[in-house]
Amino acid sequence: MFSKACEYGIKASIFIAINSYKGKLVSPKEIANEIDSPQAFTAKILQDLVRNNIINSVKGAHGGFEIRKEDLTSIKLSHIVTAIDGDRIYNGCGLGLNTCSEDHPCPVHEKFKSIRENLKYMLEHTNLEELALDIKSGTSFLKV
Amino acid sequence: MFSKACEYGIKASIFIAINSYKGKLVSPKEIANEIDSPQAFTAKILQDLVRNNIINSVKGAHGGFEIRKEDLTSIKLSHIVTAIDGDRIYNGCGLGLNTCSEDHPCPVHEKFKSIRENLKYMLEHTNLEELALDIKSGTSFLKV
DNA sequence: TTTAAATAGGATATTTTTATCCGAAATACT
DNA sequence: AGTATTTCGGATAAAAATATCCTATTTAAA
Repeated sequence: MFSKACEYGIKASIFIAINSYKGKLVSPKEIANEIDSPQAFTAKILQDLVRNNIINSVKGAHGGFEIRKEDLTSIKLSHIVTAIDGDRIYNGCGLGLNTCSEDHPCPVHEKFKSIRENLKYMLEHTNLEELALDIKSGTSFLKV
Repeated sequence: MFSKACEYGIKASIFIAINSYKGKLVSPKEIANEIDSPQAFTAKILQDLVRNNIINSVKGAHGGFEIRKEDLTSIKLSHIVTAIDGDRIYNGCGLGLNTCSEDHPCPVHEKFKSIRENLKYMLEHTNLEELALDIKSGTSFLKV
Protein backbone atom coordinates (compact mmCIF):
# COMPACT_ATOMS: atom_id res chain seq x y z
CA MET A 1 0.00 0.00 0.00
CA PHE A 2 2.51 2.60 1.20
CA SER A 3 6.26 2.49 0.61
CA LYS A 4 8.52 1.77 3.57
CA ALA A 5 9.59 5.40 3.41
CA CYS A 6 6.00 6.48 3.76
CA GLU A 7 5.34 4.11 6.65
CA TYR A 8 8.34 5.55 8.46
CA GLY A 9 7.19 9.06 7.62
CA ILE A 10 3.77 8.51 9.14
CA LYS A 11 5.10 6.89 12.29
CA ALA A 12 7.80 9.53 12.69
CA SER A 13 5.22 12.30 12.32
CA ILE A 14 3.09 10.75 15.03
CA PHE A 15 6.02 10.47 17.41
CA ILE A 16 7.06 14.05 16.72
CA ALA A 17 3.47 15.13 17.29
CA ILE A 18 3.39 13.52 20.72
CA ASN A 19 6.53 15.34 21.78
CA SER A 20 5.51 18.63 20.29
CA TYR A 21 2.65 18.71 22.78
CA LYS A 22 5.26 19.08 25.48
CA GLY A 23 7.28 21.49 23.36
CA LYS A 24 10.03 18.89 23.08
CA LEU A 25 12.26 18.60 20.03
CA VAL A 26 13.23 15.09 18.97
CA SER A 27 16.22 13.77 17.01
CA PRO A 28 16.32 11.22 14.20
CA LYS A 29 17.97 8.89 16.67
CA GLU A 30 15.12 9.06 19.17
CA ILE A 31 12.60 8.76 16.38
CA ALA A 32 14.24 5.75 14.76
CA ASN A 33 14.41 4.14 18.14
CA GLU A 34 10.79 4.75 18.90
CA ILE A 35 9.40 3.64 15.56
CA ASP A 36 11.91 0.86 14.95
CA SER A 37 13.39 2.20 11.71
CA PRO A 38 16.88 2.70 10.25
CA GLN A 39 18.16 6.01 11.56
CA ALA A 40 19.89 7.51 8.51
CA PHE A 41 17.07 6.51 6.21
CA THR A 42 14.58 8.00 8.60
CA ALA A 43 16.58 11.23 8.64
CA LYS A 44 16.22 11.48 4.87
CA ILE A 45 12.48 11.11 5.14
CA LEU A 46 12.35 13.79 7.83
CA GLN A 47 14.10 16.13 5.41
CA ASP A 48 11.38 15.37 2.88
CA LEU A 49 8.72 16.21 5.41
CA VAL A 50 10.51 19.45 6.28
CA ARG A 51 10.73 20.44 2.63
CA ASN A 52 7.01 19.79 2.35
CA ASN A 53 6.30 21.98 5.37
CA ILE A 54 4.75 19.17 7.31
CA ILE A 55 7.27 19.17 10.13
CA ASN A 56 9.68 21.88 11.26
CA SER A 57 13.39 21.45 11.85
CA VAL A 58 15.54 23.40 14.28
CA LYS A 59 19.15 23.23 13.16
CA GLY A 60 22.29 23.32 15.23
CA ALA A 61 23.01 22.33 18.79
CA HIS A 62 19.91 21.45 20.82
CA GLY A 63 18.02 21.28 17.57
CA GLY A 64 15.62 18.63 16.40
CA PHE A 65 12.23 18.18 14.82
CA GLU A 66 8.84 19.46 15.88
CA ILE A 67 5.38 20.12 14.59
CA ARG A 68 3.66 23.41 15.33
CA LYS A 69 0.91 22.69 17.83
CA GLU A 70 -1.61 24.60 15.77
CA ASP A 71 -0.88 22.29 12.81
CA LEU A 72 -1.61 19.04 14.59
CA THR A 73 -5.24 18.87 13.54
CA SER A 74 -4.77 20.33 10.07
CA ILE A 75 -2.07 17.87 9.03
CA LYS A 76 -3.86 14.90 7.51
CA LEU A 77 -2.43 11.52 6.59
CA SER A 78 -2.96 12.47 2.96
CA HIS A 79 -0.40 15.26 3.28
CA ILE A 80 2.26 12.90 4.50
CA VAL A 81 1.44 10.23 1.96
CA THR A 82 1.47 12.54 -1.04
CA ALA A 83 4.65 14.23 0.20
CA ILE A 84 6.48 10.91 0.22
CA ASP A 85 4.68 8.60 -2.22
CA GLY A 86 3.17 11.16 -4.54
CA ASP A 87 -0.32 10.71 -5.90
CA ARG A 88 -0.05 7.15 -7.08
CA ILE A 89 -2.35 5.92 -4.32
CA TYR A 90 -5.01 8.29 -5.61
CA ASN A 91 -4.43 8.31 -9.32
CA GLY A 92 -2.46 5.16 -10.00
CA CYS A 93 -4.31 2.41 -11.85
CA GLY A 94 -4.88 -0.80 -9.92
CA LEU A 95 -3.46 -2.79 -12.81
CA GLY A 96 -0.73 -0.33 -13.78
CA LEU A 97 -2.26 1.09 -16.95
CA ASN A 98 -0.80 4.45 -17.86
CA THR A 99 -4.15 5.54 -19.12
CA CYS A 100 -6.95 4.39 -16.86
CA SER A 101 -10.03 6.52 -16.50
CA GLU A 102 -13.79 6.43 -16.68
CA ASP A 103 -13.47 6.63 -20.46
CA HIS A 104 -10.82 3.98 -20.73
CA PRO A 105 -10.99 1.83 -17.61
CA CYS A 106 -8.87 -1.15 -16.70
CA PRO A 107 -10.73 -4.36 -15.82
CA VAL A 108 -10.88 -3.55 -12.12
CA HIS A 109 -11.45 0.19 -12.37
CA GLU A 110 -15.10 0.07 -11.31
CA LYS A 111 -14.45 -2.57 -8.70
CA PHE A 112 -11.84 -0.40 -7.04
CA LYS A 113 -13.81 2.78 -7.25
CA SER A 114 -15.51 2.77 -3.88
CA ILE A 115 -12.49 1.30 -2.17
CA ARG A 116 -10.29 4.04 -3.49
CA GLU A 117 -12.85 6.68 -2.53
CA ASN A 118 -13.06 5.35 1.01
CA LEU A 119 -9.31 5.30 1.27
CA LYS A 120 -9.08 8.83 -0.01
CA TYR A 121 -11.73 10.05 2.39
CA MET A 122 -10.02 8.35 5.31
CA LEU A 123 -6.59 9.76 4.46
CA GLU A 124 -7.98 13.24 4.01
CA HIS A 125 -9.94 13.18 7.27
CA THR A 126 -7.51 11.53 9.63
CA ASN A 127 -5.33 14.07 11.39
CA LEU A 128 -2.10 13.74 13.30
CA GLU A 129 -3.56 14.78 16.62
CA GLU A 130 -6.01 11.91 16.87
CA LEU A 131 -3.32 9.41 15.93
CA ALA A 132 -0.96 10.89 18.52
CA LEU A 133 -3.64 10.77 21.23
CA ASP A 134 -4.22 7.07 20.58
CA ILE A 135 -0.54 6.40 21.10
CA LYS A 136 -0.45 8.46 24.27
CA SER A 137 -3.43 6.65 25.71
CA GLY A 138 -1.99 3.25 24.83
CA THR A 139 -4.78 2.52 22.37
CA SER A 140 -2.35 1.98 19.53
CA PHE A 141 1.36 1.32 19.10
CA LEU A 142 4.26 2.54 16.98
CA LYS A 143 6.30 -0.63 17.11
CA VAL A 144 6.63 -4.35 17.92
CA MET B 1 -1.28 -2.01 -4.08
CA PHE B 2 -0.30 -5.06 -6.12
CA SER B 3 3.20 -5.87 -7.33
CA LYS B 4 3.92 -5.54 -11.05
CA ALA B 5 4.06 -9.32 -11.17
CA CYS B 6 0.57 -9.50 -9.76
CA GLU B 7 -0.77 -6.88 -12.16
CA TYR B 8 0.60 -8.89 -15.06
CA GLY B 9 -0.81 -12.07 -13.55
CA ILE B 10 -4.30 -10.64 -13.36
CA LYS B 11 -4.25 -9.20 -16.85
CA ALA B 12 -2.75 -12.39 -18.29
CA SER B 13 -5.44 -14.48 -16.62
CA ILE B 14 -8.16 -12.32 -18.12
CA PHE B 15 -6.68 -12.63 -21.59
CA ILE B 16 -6.33 -16.37 -21.24
CA ALA B 17 -9.92 -16.54 -20.02
CA ILE B 18 -11.19 -14.75 -23.11
CA ASN B 19 -9.42 -17.21 -25.38
CA SER B 20 -10.39 -20.24 -23.38
CA TYR B 21 -14.01 -19.51 -24.28
CA LYS B 22 -13.10 -20.34 -27.84
CA GLY B 23 -10.96 -23.26 -26.74
CA LYS B 24 -7.88 -21.43 -27.93
CA LEU B 25 -4.49 -21.84 -26.27
CA VAL B 26 -2.34 -18.72 -26.01
CA SER B 27 1.42 -18.26 -25.75
CA PRO B 28 3.43 -15.95 -23.45
CA LYS B 29 4.25 -13.97 -26.56
CA GLU B 30 0.61 -13.30 -27.44
CA ILE B 31 -0.19 -12.57 -23.82
CA ALA B 32 2.68 -10.13 -23.34
CA ASN B 33 1.63 -8.41 -26.51
CA GLU B 34 -1.96 -8.10 -25.46
CA ILE B 35 -1.32 -6.89 -21.92
CA ASP B 36 1.77 -4.83 -22.72
CA SER B 37 4.22 -6.64 -20.48
CA PRO B 38 7.74 -8.05 -20.76
CA GLN B 39 7.44 -11.49 -22.29
CA ALA B 40 9.98 -13.52 -20.33
CA PHE B 41 8.88 -12.02 -17.04
CA THR B 42 5.29 -12.74 -17.90
CA ALA B 43 6.23 -16.34 -18.70
CA LYS B 44 7.60 -16.71 -15.17
CA ILE B 45 4.37 -15.46 -13.69
CA LEU B 46 2.39 -17.87 -15.84
CA GLN B 47 4.45 -20.69 -14.37
CA ASP B 48 3.47 -19.45 -10.91
CA LEU B 49 -0.18 -19.50 -11.88
CA VAL B 50 0.17 -23.02 -13.26
CA ARG B 51 1.83 -24.23 -10.07
CA ASN B 52 -1.08 -22.73 -8.15
CA ASN B 53 -3.59 -24.54 -10.34
CA ILE B 54 -5.16 -21.33 -11.54
CA ILE B 55 -4.30 -21.76 -15.18
CA ASN B 56 -3.40 -24.89 -17.13
CA SER B 57 -0.41 -25.33 -19.40
CA VAL B 58 -0.16 -27.60 -22.40
CA LYS B 59 3.47 -28.38 -23.10
CA GLY B 60 5.16 -29.14 -26.36
CA ALA B 61 4.36 -28.12 -29.91
CA HIS B 62 0.97 -26.43 -30.31
CA GLY B 63 0.90 -25.96 -26.58
CA GLY B 64 0.03 -22.87 -24.62
CA PHE B 65 -2.00 -21.71 -21.67
CA GLU B 66 -5.70 -22.08 -20.98
CA ILE B 67 -8.23 -21.99 -18.21
CA ARG B 68 -10.81 -24.71 -17.87
CA LYS B 69 -14.15 -23.22 -18.84
CA GLU B 70 -15.80 -24.59 -15.76
CA ASP B 71 -13.29 -22.70 -13.60
CA LEU B 72 -13.95 -19.26 -15.04
CA THR B 73 -16.53 -18.30 -12.45
CA SER B 74 -14.88 -20.01 -9.52
CA ILE B 75 -11.50 -18.33 -10.00
CA LYS B 76 -11.61 -15.11 -8.00
CA LEU B 77 -9.16 -12.24 -8.06
CA SER B 78 -8.15 -13.23 -4.54
CA HIS B 79 -6.78 -16.54 -5.83
CA ILE B 80 -4.51 -14.81 -8.29
CA VAL B 81 -3.40 -12.17 -5.82
CA THR B 82 -2.53 -14.58 -3.05
CA ALA B 83 -0.80 -16.91 -5.51
CA ILE B 84 1.55 -14.11 -6.56
CA ASP B 85 1.68 -11.58 -3.74
CA GLY B 86 0.86 -13.86 -0.84
CA ASP B 87 -1.38 -12.67 1.96
CA ARG B 88 0.22 -9.33 2.65
CA ILE B 89 -2.72 -7.45 1.20
CA TYR B 90 -4.96 -9.20 3.73
CA ASN B 91 -2.75 -9.58 6.74
CA GLY B 92 0.00 -7.03 6.23
CA CYS B 93 -0.05 -4.03 8.56
CA GLY B 94 -0.64 -0.66 6.91
CA LEU B 95 2.37 0.74 8.71
CA GLY B 96 4.55 -2.34 8.44
CA LEU B 97 4.39 -3.56 12.03
CA ASN B 98 5.26 -7.22 12.36
CA THR B 99 2.70 -7.56 15.09
CA CYS B 100 -0.45 -5.64 14.32
CA SER B 101 -3.77 -6.96 15.55
CA GLU B 102 -6.87 -5.99 17.44
CA ASP B 103 -4.90 -6.49 20.63
CA HIS B 104 -1.85 -4.55 19.50
CA PRO B 105 -2.95 -2.26 16.69
CA CYS B 106 -0.84 0.19 14.73
CA PRO B 107 -2.07 3.80 14.64
CA VAL B 108 -4.10 3.26 11.49
CA HIS B 109 -5.36 -0.25 12.18
CA GLU B 110 -8.93 0.82 12.94
CA LYS B 111 -8.95 3.38 10.16
CA PHE B 112 -8.01 0.75 7.62
CA LYS B 113 -10.36 -1.87 8.90
CA SER B 114 -13.38 -1.24 6.71
CA ILE B 115 -11.23 -0.45 3.71
CA ARG B 116 -9.40 -3.72 4.02
CA GLU B 117 -12.67 -5.58 4.51
CA ASN B 118 -14.16 -4.02 1.41
CA LEU B 119 -11.07 -4.87 -0.57
CA LYS B 120 -11.12 -8.42 0.68
CA TYR B 121 -14.79 -8.82 -0.14
CA MET B 122 -14.28 -7.42 -3.61
CA LEU B 123 -11.29 -9.66 -4.36
CA GLU B 124 -13.12 -12.72 -3.11
CA HIS B 125 -16.28 -12.01 -5.08
CA THR B 126 -14.91 -10.86 -8.41
CA ASN B 127 -14.47 -13.76 -10.81
CA LEU B 128 -12.51 -14.09 -14.00
CA GLU B 129 -15.54 -14.56 -16.20
CA GLU B 130 -17.07 -11.17 -15.48
CA LEU B 131 -13.73 -9.44 -16.04
CA ALA B 132 -13.27 -11.29 -19.32
CA LEU B 133 -16.78 -10.39 -20.49
CA ASP B 134 -16.09 -6.70 -19.88
CA ILE B 135 -13.03 -6.89 -22.08
CA LYS B 136 -14.92 -8.74 -24.80
CA SER B 137 -17.69 -6.18 -24.81
CA GLY B 138 -15.25 -3.28 -24.91
CA THR B 139 -16.34 -2.05 -21.49
CA SER B 140 -12.80 -2.25 -20.14
CA PHE B 141 -9.28 -2.54 -21.52
CA LEU B 142 -6.12 -4.52 -20.88
CA LYS B 143 -3.67 -1.94 -22.13
CA VAL B 144 -2.86 1.65 -23.18
C1' DT C 1 12.50 -41.31 -35.52
C1' DT C 2 13.52 -36.86 -36.41
C1' DT C 3 12.20 -32.13 -36.25
C1' DA C 4 10.01 -28.02 -34.94
C1' DA C 5 7.46 -25.63 -31.53
C1' DA C 6 6.27 -24.84 -27.10
C1' DT C 7 6.58 -24.63 -21.75
C1' DA C 8 9.97 -25.13 -17.61
C1' DG C 9 13.44 -23.44 -15.05
C1' DG C 10 18.07 -21.93 -13.72
C1' DA C 11 21.35 -18.16 -14.16
C1' DT C 12 22.19 -13.52 -14.82
C1' DA C 13 21.31 -8.51 -15.56
C1' DT C 14 18.99 -4.18 -14.69
C1' DT C 15 16.30 -1.02 -12.09
C1' DT C 16 14.18 0.62 -8.04
C1' DT C 17 13.85 0.84 -3.25
C1' DT C 18 15.88 0.76 0.99
C1' DA C 19 19.77 1.77 3.80
C1' DT C 20 24.45 3.65 5.13
C1' DC C 21 28.34 6.87 5.29
C1' DC C 22 30.61 11.09 5.55
C1' DG C 23 31.57 15.88 5.19
C1' DA C 24 29.26 20.61 5.11
C1' DA C 25 26.41 24.08 7.17
C1' DA C 26 23.96 25.92 11.11
C1' DT C 27 23.51 27.14 15.92
C1' DA C 28 23.61 27.25 21.09
C1' DC C 29 26.79 27.55 24.65
C1' DT C 30 31.26 28.35 26.82
C1' DA D 1 35.97 33.23 18.69
C1' DG D 2 35.87 28.28 19.45
C1' DT D 3 33.63 23.99 20.23
C1' DA D 4 30.25 20.59 20.50
C1' DT D 5 25.94 19.25 18.68
C1' DT D 6 22.69 18.83 15.29
C1' DT D 7 20.34 19.03 10.64
C1' DC D 8 21.43 19.02 5.50
C1' DG D 9 22.76 16.86 1.47
C1' DG D 10 25.59 14.32 -1.72
C1' DA D 11 27.76 9.86 -2.63
C1' DT D 12 27.71 5.16 -2.08
C1' DA D 13 26.09 0.38 -0.75
C1' DA D 14 22.86 -3.37 -0.14
C1' DA D 15 18.63 -5.59 -0.95
C1' DA D 16 14.53 -6.47 -3.43
C1' DA D 17 11.79 -6.29 -7.49
C1' DT D 18 11.68 -6.41 -12.25
C1' DA D 19 13.43 -8.11 -16.53
C1' DT D 20 16.34 -10.92 -19.78
C1' DC D 21 18.87 -14.91 -21.56
C1' DC D 22 19.83 -19.50 -22.47
C1' DT D 23 19.28 -24.39 -22.21
C1' DA D 24 16.47 -28.46 -21.00
C1' DT D 25 12.30 -30.88 -21.42
C1' DT D 26 7.99 -32.02 -23.54
C1' DT D 27 5.07 -33.07 -27.35
C1' DA D 28 2.63 -32.93 -31.97
C1' DA D 29 3.39 -33.84 -36.52
C1' DA D 30 6.02 -34.93 -40.66
